[in-house]
Amino acid sequence: MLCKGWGYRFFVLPNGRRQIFNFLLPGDLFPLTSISEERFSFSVDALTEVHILGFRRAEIKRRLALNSSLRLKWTVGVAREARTADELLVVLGQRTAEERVGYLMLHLTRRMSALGLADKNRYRFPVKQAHIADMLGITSECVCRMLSRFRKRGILDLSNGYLDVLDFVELERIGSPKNWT
Amino acid sequence: MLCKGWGYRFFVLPNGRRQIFNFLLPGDLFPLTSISEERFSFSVDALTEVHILGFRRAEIKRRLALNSSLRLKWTVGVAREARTADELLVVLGQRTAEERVGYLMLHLTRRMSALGLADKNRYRFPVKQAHIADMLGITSECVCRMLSRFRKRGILDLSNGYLDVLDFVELERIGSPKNWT
DNA sequence: CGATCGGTTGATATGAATCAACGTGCGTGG
DNA sequence: CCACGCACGTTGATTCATATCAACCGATCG
Repeated sequence: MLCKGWGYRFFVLPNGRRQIFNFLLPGDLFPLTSISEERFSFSVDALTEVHILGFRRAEIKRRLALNSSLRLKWTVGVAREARTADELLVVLGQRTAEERVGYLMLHLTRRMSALGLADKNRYRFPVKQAHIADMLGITSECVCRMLSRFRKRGILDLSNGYLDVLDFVELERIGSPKNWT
Repeated sequence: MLCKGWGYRFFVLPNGRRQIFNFLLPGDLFPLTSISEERFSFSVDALTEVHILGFRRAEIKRRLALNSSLRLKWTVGVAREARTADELLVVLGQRTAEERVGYLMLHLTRRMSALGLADKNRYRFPVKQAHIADMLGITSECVCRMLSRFRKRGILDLSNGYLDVLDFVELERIGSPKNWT
């Protein structure tokens, strides 16, 4: 479990390309679903200094077996994770570069706000353009162009390791197809 | 639970575009993860005549709480589903149209074989090119071109509602980046 | 002080989308 | 029983979004 800092979960293809599945924020138990697997089929890396808490698979399983309210939480978490994955699939399958970047920024901003880690929609943003690109299936140059487009339009500003969302409503318009989920 | 026939799980965006998340084959309990949700965030449709078995959420939950071996099966299923979703994310994020189509054909062929529903890599294939396109994030015209490319190369033949994999090894080369999973 | 990393920008290339037309089989209604 | 419409697949021409390639900048660091 990630207690402090940022991380990401990803997979590297033999050809060197990398797909990032999600970013890990404080409180994330990385892949909830993997407690039943001996070996992970993905890698995890840190973007900042992190604090983590390790649990033994057996221990988690034991507690889940005994504690039904914990089990409920776990189930809910698994469902949320599945929904997020579906959302990313929609983004990768159906949306343009601009919308992809908008989606990710919106998604992260919402999560950070929910965690109380954002100060008026401004927060520490240790993610590099290359990471954004590798999550969204576009190149880092393209990410750069989209970000400067957003900056020019006064929607958000990403610089010096901080993201500042200036026009949240507009970001929602771009990044969250009205009737999702 | 789908007992007989083919189905698919998908989401339709406000603009009419559709993202298909996966195809449902006999034995599939559609989204395992959704037992904890009141409302589904996706739709399901049939591709053929189907037989389905309905379960009440409460009933499933009750059984899962009591029966630990059932719970194990469920957990394993959830993990498998998550891995499949990750795989599709990699495909959508990092691969070309040809590889996408190759991946899907390979994936379905493996599943059908495992279910004993394929006869020497030939099986009923009720999926239209439009469905393939909507799952892989490409257009149906593009799917058509890729399929005829495969046909010309003697890798597979999809016609009259049947898929015939003629060169499984080559299909694996195209559709399964050597060191996945 | 040079090297490296991340970001930026411009020119060009390209894979896939789009648009358009046509074919074929099939079901349905006249 | 034929004719029409419709769903699906196919193919070609053109366009367009994004990749690729290349150069450069500023900050940081050893």
